[in-house]
Amino acid sequence: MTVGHLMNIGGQMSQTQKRTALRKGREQAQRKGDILRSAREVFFKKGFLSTTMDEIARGCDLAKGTIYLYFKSKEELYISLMVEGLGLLRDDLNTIGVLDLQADQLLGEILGVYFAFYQKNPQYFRIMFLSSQPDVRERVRDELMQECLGRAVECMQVLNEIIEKGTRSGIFRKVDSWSCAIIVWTTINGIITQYEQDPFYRCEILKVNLEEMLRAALELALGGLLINNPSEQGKAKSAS
Amino acid sequence: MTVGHLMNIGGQMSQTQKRTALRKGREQAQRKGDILRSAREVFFKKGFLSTTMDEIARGCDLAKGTIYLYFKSKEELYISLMVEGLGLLRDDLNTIGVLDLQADQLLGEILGVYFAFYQKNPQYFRIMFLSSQPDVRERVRDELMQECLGRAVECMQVLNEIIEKGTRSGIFRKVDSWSCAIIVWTTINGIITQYEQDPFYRCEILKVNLEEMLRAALELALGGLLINNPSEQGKAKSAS
Amino acid sequence: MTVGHLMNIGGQMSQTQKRTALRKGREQAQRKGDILRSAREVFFKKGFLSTTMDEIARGCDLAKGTIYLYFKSKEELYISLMVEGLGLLRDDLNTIGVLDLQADQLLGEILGVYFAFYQKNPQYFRIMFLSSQPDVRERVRDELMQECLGRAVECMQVLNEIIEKGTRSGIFRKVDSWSCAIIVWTTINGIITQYEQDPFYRCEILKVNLEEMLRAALELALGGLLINNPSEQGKAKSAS
Amino acid sequence: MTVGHLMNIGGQMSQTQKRTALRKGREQAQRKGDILRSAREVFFKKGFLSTTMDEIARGCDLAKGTIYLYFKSKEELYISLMVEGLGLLRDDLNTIGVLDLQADQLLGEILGVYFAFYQKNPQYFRIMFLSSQPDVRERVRDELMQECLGRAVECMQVLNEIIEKGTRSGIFRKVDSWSCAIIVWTTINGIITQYEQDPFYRCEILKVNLEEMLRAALELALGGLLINNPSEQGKAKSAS
DNA sequence: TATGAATGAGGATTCATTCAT
DNA sequence: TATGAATGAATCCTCATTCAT
Repeated sequence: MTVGHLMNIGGQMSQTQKRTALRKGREQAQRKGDILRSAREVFFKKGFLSTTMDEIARGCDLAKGTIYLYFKSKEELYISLMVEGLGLLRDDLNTIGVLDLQADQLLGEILGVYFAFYQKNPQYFRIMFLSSQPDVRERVRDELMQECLGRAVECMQVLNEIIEKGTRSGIFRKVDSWSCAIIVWTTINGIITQYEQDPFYRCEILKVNLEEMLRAALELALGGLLINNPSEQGKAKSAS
Repeated sequence: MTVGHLMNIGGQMSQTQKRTALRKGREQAQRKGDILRSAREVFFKKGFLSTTMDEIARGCDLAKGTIYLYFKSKEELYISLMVEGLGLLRDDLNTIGVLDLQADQLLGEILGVYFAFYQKNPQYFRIMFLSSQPDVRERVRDELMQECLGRAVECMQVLNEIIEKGTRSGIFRKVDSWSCAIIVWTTINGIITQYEQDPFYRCEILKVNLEEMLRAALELALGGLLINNPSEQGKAKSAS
Repeated sequence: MTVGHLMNIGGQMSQTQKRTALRKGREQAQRKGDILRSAREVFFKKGFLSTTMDEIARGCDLAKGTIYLYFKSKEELYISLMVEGLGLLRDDLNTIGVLDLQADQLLGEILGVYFAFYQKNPQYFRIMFLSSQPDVRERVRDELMQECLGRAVECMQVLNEIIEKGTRSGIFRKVDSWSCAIIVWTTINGIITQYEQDPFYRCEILKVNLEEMLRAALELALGGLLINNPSEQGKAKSAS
Repeated sequence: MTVGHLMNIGGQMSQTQKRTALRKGREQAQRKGDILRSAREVFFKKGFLSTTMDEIARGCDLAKGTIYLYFKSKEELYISLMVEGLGLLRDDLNTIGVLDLQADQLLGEILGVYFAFYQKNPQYFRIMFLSSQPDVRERVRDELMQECLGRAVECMQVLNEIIEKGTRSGIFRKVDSWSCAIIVWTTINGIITQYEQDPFYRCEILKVNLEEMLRAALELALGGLLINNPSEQGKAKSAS
């Protein structure tokens, strides 16, 4: 053993420590991801009530107790999935902002992205219902609920910017863009939620399909937003 | 024993039976009503998960077992409240049909009724979320789910008729009235649902209030439905 | 590498080792003390069942695993507090032995010390209850239980010496001093234990206060021990 | 079928109902007794911590849930055993009151009964330790703790009456009988508790046996209570 | 029909202890 | 030696549902 060797060791240690710390961080994150994935699978399949922590634990090859190191309760795990879903949606919506299109076309694109997201992840919408149950609410820290809200706001922000853009460019009437964004967001969400709610609605009676319904809602909204002009008749036709 | 004896008995019984049957029917209905009332109180206050059959039983002074004579499961009891709510809403909506107004004004009235109903019974909207949970679904007979759907259809029927009337009277464009009714129903419902969902949404960020939001959505919808005419500009102003 | 090198190293190490060993010893003792202090705080506040190793670890800024390097189990940690308490009591009692007083006065002093100790550390008495639970006992090494007993014996030894002194000096009757010490010890201990046991006893019903009760018990005991008057013969008979 | 028959039936029903009610009462009581018996067996053998509700349930051939119909928690079940023990002791003590003996002799008898009780049921004394743990306390209704206290007071009442009798008959000095009863009760209890506490104490070091110890304590107490000779004045001064 | 005692599977959560680093 | 993440058995308790009366 030489001093150099020792120093090397010292050097290596520092490197090792750094690596260790990094790995720990990565492992933590991955562990959390593993749990979320497993939770997603089970909650999506079984719903909240019938899902057991045992099953989630089995699904990610961890001990049940380990889950509680990462999530305070079954409810928090559930709400975390909601946060996850809103994050994914936000990311998808953000891909629109950069496109070089007119505001009204951007809204159309938004709808496309939204609808595509729904088709990829219909279950995320089902998840959102439970958060309003008072008994669930009680068992989730405010902090987490706030995060949830923050994600939703980020989504609405995308809409907000498009409406502002339309207003600036003169194709939208001067409206309170933020109120308008909320209305659009709520409406889209509400329609999907309602639609998703019930297979009966969806399959047997409501022969209108979801995409059409959303498009129609958008047309109506655009009808309200757009500054009417000679092209009005053309639009009217497509809005049937 | 003779046939006459039997018939005599039969005759006597028939009166008694009739009375008994009537009383039974009345008692049954009332019993069922008592249970529903108690369930309503508890479910509204505690949510689905935290409500216990014991508490419901206590609330209607019946034995727990008795409830199961009238409702197959906790879930059926819960969904029955949804049926109840839709029935009440339908009744309220039906008070509109008879008014002698233009179709567009009728839609405005509908919204008023709807909103008033929501304000009286906000909890009914919260109830509806859970029905989409697969584990709840599994424990409710199709028959009951159908009843639920039927009530919703009856509500939409009111909208349908108004739209048809508007189309007939020439103030609405020729649209598929049924599709349109569904869109309006879904949108209104969706918005309220979404709004009701979350105190956060309601109180802190979404400074738009619900009634405004619904009115705006209706304006947009009317914008799409109404046959444009010189009065368009006037309408545009009010739709801001 | 040469032997000299090794020896050199050995020599250097020996100094270092000595220092290290000393420091280690000191650190070890302090570590153990830290843990005990934290355990004391938590156990005293929460009781045995509700105390968690996590909380103790947090209280002494050590990792949970580290505690297990110093104490084999939660139970040993608990019993160690009992040992600690008996050690403190023994030390207090030992301050009496040196006083130049009559045996009967010494016993009075003992009582004062004892009572003062109880008032300073009432919680130590509460701790002692659990040691009799078979499930606790099973999880503590005999060695530690013996240490516990040893401390108690040291306490009784103080009593024993006083009684022997009294016998030698002729003011106490000739009794088996050791038996007598045990009786006194057990009685005092028992009374305090019983008193400490239950807030109900203490506050509402038993209006006799503890010190009075102990004094009375001592008077009784002294009545039995003292040779004080002509009536001695009569009493001696009955006091077997 | 005759009217008489029907009336008979009516009569029988009332009888049946009476019988049913009685049987229900008896069954309830027995059920509760069954549970207590099983709990006694398990708690006595294993201690509080290692006892599981499952094991208790198995021991009385009832479902776990059933136990909770009769006892609110594991802790209440445990404390109920304490109540039971005090009740048994009280009953034993009450057999003394009727004897036609002098007060001092009665106290001797009391001790005999007490000691016999301890020998029959040493485990009841071990049970009493846990009640002072704050975490146990928290989980027991005040009502039950009061019942516990009430039983203890009933026991002390026996002592109280004996002392009063002794005072009345002139063989005891005029003391506050209730205070005195409490001291005697606490002392006896304390000694046994202390003795029972620890097999080590009992077996290896403390060669004094329990009965001797109790007798000695009683002698001392009697020494303090009895007015027995001319030297009384002298003693009275020191025993104040 | 009404009861409500009994059920017992099932659940979430805890926490003393271990062990790889 | 110190760590603290992971463990997973163990625990108490709940509560929808049943069924004998």
